[in-house]
Amino acid sequence: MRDPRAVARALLGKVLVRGRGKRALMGRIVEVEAYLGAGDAAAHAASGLTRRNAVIFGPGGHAYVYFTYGMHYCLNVSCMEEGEAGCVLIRALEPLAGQGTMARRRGLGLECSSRNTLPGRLARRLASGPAMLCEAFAITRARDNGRDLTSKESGLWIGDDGYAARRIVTARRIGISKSAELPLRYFLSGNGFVSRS
DNA sequence: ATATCGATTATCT
DNA sequence: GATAATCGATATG
Repeated sequence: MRDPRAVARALLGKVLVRGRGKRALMGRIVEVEAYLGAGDAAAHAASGLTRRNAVIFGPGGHAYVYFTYGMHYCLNVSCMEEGEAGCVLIRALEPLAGQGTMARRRGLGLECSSRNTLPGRLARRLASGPAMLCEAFAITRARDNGRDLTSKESGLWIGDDGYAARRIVTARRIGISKSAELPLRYFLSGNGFVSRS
């Protein structure tokens, strides 16, 4: 798997896992965006290799975490072989385990009970956005950039629990102005945890 | 429901 | 010096 568009589709339905055992945080990937190399002006790799985007030019399966708007982190998965650029932005997760921890990190600790299953309207505020999910999973550039997401031994990895994605919707990417017409956003049809339908 | 706006700083030109 | 793959709040219909 190399082309970010193929990797994006393959990632839908997989599970992002932080930590191990009973306290592990888990969330199903329900929305992603592909960022290509040459020809995709919206991609961070568009203007060549820099210290910030170096992971995108490295081997696939690694975390590219960037900081933006002075306060937010976003998580991407590198796709290509060494030397080529391409990645997939993880935009939204459906919380599966560790909702209490996620709520606390998101500043929603006082708004929910000690129950593990949150009411729907609060659950949607845990990880239905690229910066929200990083906050919920405590993902930062200092701690996670370059991490191997394919290893179960890694503190942050992506697993497969057998879930099969049904219908995948293709749309234009959110929050960009350059190359905005490209249909590189993908999400699970009908899933309530997508950042926006 | 949709629109606009401010926060806040690493990174790049 | 300008920008930014966002979010949450506020205003308006």
